[in-house]
Amino acid sequence: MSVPESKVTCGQTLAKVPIFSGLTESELVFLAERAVPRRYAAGESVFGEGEPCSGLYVVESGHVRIFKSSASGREQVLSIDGPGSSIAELPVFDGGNYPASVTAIDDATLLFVSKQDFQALCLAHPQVALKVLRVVGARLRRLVGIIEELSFTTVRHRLASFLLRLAQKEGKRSAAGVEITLPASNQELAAHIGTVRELVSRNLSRLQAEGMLQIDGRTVTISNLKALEAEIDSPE
Amino acid sequence: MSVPESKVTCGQTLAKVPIFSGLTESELVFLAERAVPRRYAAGESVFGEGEPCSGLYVVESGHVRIFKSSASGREQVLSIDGPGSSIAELPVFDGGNYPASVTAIDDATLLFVSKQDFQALCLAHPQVALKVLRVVGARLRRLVGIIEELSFTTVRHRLASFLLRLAQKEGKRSAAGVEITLPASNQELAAHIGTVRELVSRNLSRLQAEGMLQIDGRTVTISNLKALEAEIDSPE
DNA sequence: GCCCCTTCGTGACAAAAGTCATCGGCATGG
DNA sequence: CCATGCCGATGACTTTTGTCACGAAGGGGC
Repeated sequence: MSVPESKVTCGQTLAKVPIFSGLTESELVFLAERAVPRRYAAGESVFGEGEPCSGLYVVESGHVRIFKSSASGREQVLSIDGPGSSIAELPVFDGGNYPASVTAIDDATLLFVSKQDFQALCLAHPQVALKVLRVVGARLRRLVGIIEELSFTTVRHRLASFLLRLAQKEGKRSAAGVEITLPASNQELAAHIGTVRELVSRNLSRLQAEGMLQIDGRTVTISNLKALEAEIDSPE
Repeated sequence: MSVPESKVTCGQTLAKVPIFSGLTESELVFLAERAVPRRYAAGESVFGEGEPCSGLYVVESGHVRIFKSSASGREQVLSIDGPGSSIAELPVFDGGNYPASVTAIDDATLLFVSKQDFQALCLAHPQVALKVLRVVGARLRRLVGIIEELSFTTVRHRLASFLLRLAQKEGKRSAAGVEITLPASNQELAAHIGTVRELVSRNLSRLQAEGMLQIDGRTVTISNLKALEAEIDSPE
């Protein structure tokens, strides 16, 4: 009996997912046989906030955006996740609905694992449950961080720290400073730091006027890193 | 060999903790022998944000307050937990430091379980890990709820929804409406809804002026429940 | 090239949030 | 009984945030 090719691909992907690392070959196959690959076009919804939770997803390729949206149309991004990340690990266990919405940012392939299969796996392999707890821990820290920023800081602060996080992660050193690429639109950036398009635009301009940045389309060069850093840890 | 009395008490407490429900008698004893009771006076710190995490706590009696504090002295309460709640379940697994601070609100007794003991327990009893995931799920939902409120709503909204939550939980019907008791001080209330003392005071007065409430010291009677409810789900 | 659509930047406002200072009540403790 | 200190209320003011409206820039698609 031969294993379909798509299942083999699943297996290879699964082995790279943090929460499944440590499983044996045969266990991965077991899981791969039960994981359903689903393809999403850029912008397509994976699930919406409030829908009943049927299982968890693992990102195989592409990126997803986890966010809340308000009645008035504003959005707050909670997390962006790429290959290897699992999403909705938690609602699987507490039986509630999905607490936030998820869409694909670019074309993406996700593996779907049903609640039942996953719970069975956790019971059979306690290490998996511990791994899940670990990634959930990271998620919780991020959420607490967002709360902290929203509760204590201004849009200006949040923008500065967003830029610095970007610089940390994917910044390239150039002659004039550290070069980073902004999210697709200011609207999107606003959803990350919990505000609206206009304030992002204004605050970016202001930081540039103050000589910390140099903006060129979606590319920003941080020319005065020190000043920008001073911005985030000084209350004034 | 006799079991010390304090250990027996621990065992009785532990049986009532959600994450430990389902353990057998002997397993509870095993855990009780390793749990260390610690007493805290009202206001005393249990641990501070950023401290390395050595284990988790279970609330035996009293209440604790989980919160973040800012450089400028403001605080944001993340959760209030009472008997039966476990706290800091998560940092135990991801190896990081405590993400927030915890103090006792009133005189309290907590049971401390070391990281090692707890991890061993989870490995030996996968159901425990699943239970942990469940309570953590609830915690995550609460955090996402806080983010949603901070990001999308005004102080007025947050105050209204705080009052309604209080009414839901501990409200007593009286002639004039639903009667609730506010937190000890406006400062404390402010920390719950992410603002400052003055705004709480002003907004409470305003709600009273508009006829929704009747304030008498720390007691509030919600005289127009409908209106207050309308406040929270209308964007205006 | 030309239209259509989106996004950006901005000015002008309006509303909300936060700061500062003051006053008055109330409890505590000498 | 008075002094002291904490807390609540409130007025005056500043800063921040958010809204609305508009014009300019750019990128497809036809």
